[in-house]
Amino acid sequence: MSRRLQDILAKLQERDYKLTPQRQHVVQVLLNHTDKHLSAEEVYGLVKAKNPDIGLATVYRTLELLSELDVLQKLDFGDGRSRYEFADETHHHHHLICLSCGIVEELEEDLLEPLEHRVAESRGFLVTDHQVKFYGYCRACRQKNDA
Amino acid sequence: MSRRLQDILAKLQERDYKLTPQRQHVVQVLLNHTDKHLSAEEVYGLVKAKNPDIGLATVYRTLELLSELDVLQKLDFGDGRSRYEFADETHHHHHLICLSCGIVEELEEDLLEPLEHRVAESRGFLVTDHQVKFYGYCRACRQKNDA
DNA sequence: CTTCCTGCAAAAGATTTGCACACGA
DNA sequence: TCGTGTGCAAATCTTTTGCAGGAAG
Repeated sequence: MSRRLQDILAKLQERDYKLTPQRQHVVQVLLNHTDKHLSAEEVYGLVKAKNPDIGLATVYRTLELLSELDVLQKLDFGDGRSRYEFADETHHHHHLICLSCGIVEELEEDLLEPLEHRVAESRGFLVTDHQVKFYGYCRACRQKNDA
Repeated sequence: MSRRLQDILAKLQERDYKLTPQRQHVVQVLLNHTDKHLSAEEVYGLVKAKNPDIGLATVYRTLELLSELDVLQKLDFGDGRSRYEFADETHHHHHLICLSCGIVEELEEDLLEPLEHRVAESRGFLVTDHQVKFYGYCRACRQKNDA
């Protein structure tokens, strides 16, 4: 069992949630696809491939639980379903969403901190998190159309 | 009929869309609530109060059409339904979403341009739009809890 | 007239919930 | 054991769609 998986399961135990096989399978699938932004249905399909007895509702309940525990972050890319990625409290990243092919790239940047402080001062609004999405056209689509 | 309404209806005509009363009523309701971020259901309720014969599907179709024409921008605040505001090509603003009471405040800022250029250069990704959401706690909620 | 629009009702798709049973701690 | 967790199916909620009738240009 991987280090990361153990960490997450420990986080569940801390709060008196049980370490059921279903929860482990969901986490494992997410760990195997950290490069993607899986939807509930996709997680369900991947878990089911190896463990056919899991129910879709359980997947939803697990993803919801992990989001509440800040293990996952629930994302919305405007395609009508929620997607999930591991939350990383120390390092925010943002998303580049291609309007042509729909691919979602990640962008490592964190220059919003000064802005967050300014917002706190001028508005009294305490920022605890932010989400940034850039829409546009990815390199591949641009080359295809320029050609 | 207000200037703004005329402009929008003209934009429809330009592209050979008909100026039906239903479309006018939807736009009028949005103009009367520029301070809010109305959902389709809310627009429907407001239009129906004065013009009971409109259908919900028509409201959805009109909001969709206006979004395609860049008259409106479709927003997602994570509450499970889409919300709409007038699009302003020249001046982006972002949203402060309170995790406690759910209120959405607006923030006038546009310091993402330099970042957009950097993304274009380093990734070949042409940014045409962006959306920024800050999550946290608004002044009112903070005072309520500090007290 | 003729094509675009509309209202209604049904369909579709994602997520949630009720409930009886199963199983971790 | 015993309360939490699960699977299944039904319910819910938002949004979309098919279709027959209606109206704008």
